[in-house]
Amino acid sequence: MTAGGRLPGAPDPTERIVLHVDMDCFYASCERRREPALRDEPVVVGMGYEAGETVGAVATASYEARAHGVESAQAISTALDRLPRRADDPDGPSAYYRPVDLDYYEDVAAEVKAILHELADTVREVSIDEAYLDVTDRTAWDVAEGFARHVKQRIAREVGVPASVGVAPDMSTAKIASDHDKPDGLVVVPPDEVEAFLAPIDVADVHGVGPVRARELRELGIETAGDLADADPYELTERFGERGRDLYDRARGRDDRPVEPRDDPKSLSRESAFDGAVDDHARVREQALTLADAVADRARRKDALYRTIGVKVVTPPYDVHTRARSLPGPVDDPPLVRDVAADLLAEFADASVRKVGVRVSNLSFTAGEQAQLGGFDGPTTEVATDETTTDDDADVTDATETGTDGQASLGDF
DNA sequence: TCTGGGGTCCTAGGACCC
DNA sequence: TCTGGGGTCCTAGGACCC
Repeated sequence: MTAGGRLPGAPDPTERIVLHVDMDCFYASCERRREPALRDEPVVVGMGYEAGETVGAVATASYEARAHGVESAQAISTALDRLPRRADDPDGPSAYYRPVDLDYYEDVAAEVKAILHELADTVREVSIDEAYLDVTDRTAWDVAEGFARHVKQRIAREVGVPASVGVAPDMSTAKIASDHDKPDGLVVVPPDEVEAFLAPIDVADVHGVGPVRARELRELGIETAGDLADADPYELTERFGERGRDLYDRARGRDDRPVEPRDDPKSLSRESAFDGAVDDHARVREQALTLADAVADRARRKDALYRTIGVKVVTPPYDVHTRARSLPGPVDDPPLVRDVAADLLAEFADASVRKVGVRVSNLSFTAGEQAQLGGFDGPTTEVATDETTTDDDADVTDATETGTDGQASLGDF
């Protein structure tokens, strides 16, 4: 890792060229792709929203809609107050409302990702609409802007959706760069400009700084990434733990995380909110069982075994409670997910519940013996797992006593 | 913001082991 | 029979991200 033998002026061999690609208001762009009449019009995509209704929340708003105060996570009813449906108010400012169609967006995203994988050896897909590319071997700093423009143009031409791109020597700075000139942005920050680029950035825009840390940092008089870079790293570590050190490093453009493909998921979950708080435990339980089935089904489709089953309960005003139970070994056992979820939920029988969730974690993807136990034949497995589930209730309680080697013997189940 | 859904990582305390 | 240090696993909560 030493740069000792390097000639003056020669590029640092450890200096990477990292590109961050961030699709602009992706869901709305997808809707425009298949419905070109929406181009240049305010578009609001709502989740939990059905055409003509007022329930649900804003998943994505186009920039035209944002200009009227419509924001992500906003209630649809609030969005409608600020920007009525086009059909309801053809004269004043108005927007087109569409329900989320994730299957379609995933198809579009796959087209984008295919291009990215052509353009880089290493791609980290962060989410449906965002990815990091390590393009050190594909370009050079003096032509990086042209390379980034090429990425944008290929996506626009071949897929028909806009993207913002940031280029920098590290992931954190690349991310801030892609955000810096949205939408349709292109910002290149070469190594010798990182410090000057980051200095005026609002501290809240540093990756890893949310509302809580932003407030705490401001209390310390740290308003910008530059302030953060000038702060005492030991004080930051004391105050924020290991994350404090990370933030300090990122503010200085010293983010050494390599661009790597993502690992297998660590957990799978489903949750849903009630329309208001619910006191009827039977109803909460029913909802949890539905979610348990959905989670178990998802795990099976992904060939994932789980060793921990948990629930999440949100009570007013917004208190989040989680309970989890680990099993002696990894399983694929939908009825067990139901049983454990219901059991863990019993503790909240008297609670008022706004939201309930079910989660499986401690996943393994070995595609091994256990998967086949439950993966083959619907009816057969139902019977097989059902009968084991009954005496599992006892087993599960002393689960922690028995298995530590992780190899669940089939006999245990 | 009276808060949607699906994730990740870190921390802290307790149980347990040697 | 009150007393050390090191390590792992588990659970619960919190902050954050998209």
